[in-house]
Amino acid sequence: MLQVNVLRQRTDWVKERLGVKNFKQPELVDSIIALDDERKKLQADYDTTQSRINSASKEIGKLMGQGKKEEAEEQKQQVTGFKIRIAGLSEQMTEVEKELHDKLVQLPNLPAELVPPGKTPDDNEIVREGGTIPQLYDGAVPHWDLITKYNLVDFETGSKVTGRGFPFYKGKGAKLQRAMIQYFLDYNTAAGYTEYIPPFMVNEASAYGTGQLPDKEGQMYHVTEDGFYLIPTSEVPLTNIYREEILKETDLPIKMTAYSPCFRREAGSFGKDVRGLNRLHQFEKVEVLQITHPDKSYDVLDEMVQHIEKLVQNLELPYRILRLCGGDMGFTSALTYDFEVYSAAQQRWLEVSSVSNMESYQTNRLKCRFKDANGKMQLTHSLNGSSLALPRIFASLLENNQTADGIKLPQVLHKYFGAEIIN
RNA sequence: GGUGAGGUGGAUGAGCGGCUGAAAUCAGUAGUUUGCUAAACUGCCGUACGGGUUACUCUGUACCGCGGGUUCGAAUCCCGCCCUCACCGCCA
Repeated sequence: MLQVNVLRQRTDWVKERLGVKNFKQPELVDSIIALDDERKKLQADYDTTQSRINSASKEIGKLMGQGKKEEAEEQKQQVTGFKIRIAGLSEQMTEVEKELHDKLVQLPNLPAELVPPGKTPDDNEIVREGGTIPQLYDGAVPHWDLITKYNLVDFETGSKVTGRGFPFYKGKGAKLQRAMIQYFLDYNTAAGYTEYIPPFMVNEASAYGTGQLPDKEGQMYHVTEDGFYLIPTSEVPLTNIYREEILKETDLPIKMTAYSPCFRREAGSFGKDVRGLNRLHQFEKVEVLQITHPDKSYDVLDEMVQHIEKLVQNLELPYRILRLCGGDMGFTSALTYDFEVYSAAQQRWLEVSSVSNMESYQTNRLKCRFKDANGKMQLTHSLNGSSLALPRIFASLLENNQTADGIKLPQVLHKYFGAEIIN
């Protein structure tokens, strides 16, 4: 959620930035400011009226003490009048505040200066590429065939037991998942991230705090009986740890990592290119997340990108890093880098990580602040990234490393998997 | 799920329906002093939204788990909900 003060102070700039994100209703900014003006007026009126009630009430107390009943009664009459007024103002304020708020949450985060303009994934900028695209042997096949060949994942039974997009991993497939989770977490904690196992469901306030609500209501599984949401990413429970917290400047940066399954309804996004592990309703992911001083967040973003890049390099996968254009970025992000690995048998790039600086967009809604050296309250910045999402890493490991003898795993996974090859 | 106790500022913990935004202690912080692995003393030490100044300061309102109600007036009384703890029940 953007801060109204920023809209007021830099109105034209805000509209220009919203344009980069292809936001279609710049007039919303003006109507928000107008509503805020109204809110202020009502607030002033409410406060002075309430003030009169308060002083009159004190007066009544005194008069009663002195036994001046008649005068007290007179005052009471006055207060009754004020109270009618207050009730009306209060109602109006609630209404205006709600409308203001409803409009404010419709504004996406403002893209950073670095964000390239553009509307589609074709407009993303390739920042770096690395690794080498392997030359596959003649019998090479896509991962969904390899999965069957080595009996690693069972989609049919998953469909039977739950539904489409909920596969069973089994045997060496399950073990490879576990090995990767373990390795990723070890890699992250070695870099100073504190490991968490979060709740896999959150309440409404938390879903709202990180911006899943109201924007992505339909994307989450909702446990209606208890009002919980299945987490679409561990970012939601982790970031909400610091909801409504006032931190010390010395607490920053806060670095967290967690493994969790991620549940996504992916309503409407199933079409082509979703075969095999490319898109699922439940998938495994290890996440890294930081809460930082606002002056440091872009340095931290670079640091996180390098951290994840090294991880992808350790997995010996061909990859590229994209700087997302305004039209392809997430709603809450100010700057996002996507990591894609090349899936040699499918001959396409698969997104395996998304690293973003949210600046204060999340923390404003979460009210996660700190007191600076001057004692002033400031919003922290929040950043997060996948390190990494497993299914597509799994798919590309299979595809890129397949040989006539089996699938050769990268060296870093040997000790976790307990073998060098799947055959 | 049942019964009981309880939820007050960073922490502990007082708070007769008006003098309580809230005692006290600790922690924190600024300073004084004595000097020495620190002690004593003094000041400051919640957040949000307004108004006025924009440098600090000043001022109004709201907030004592959350939401309602009673009242001229509620941290204090009433109702609902949430949470914590204890015991019971159930159970990996």
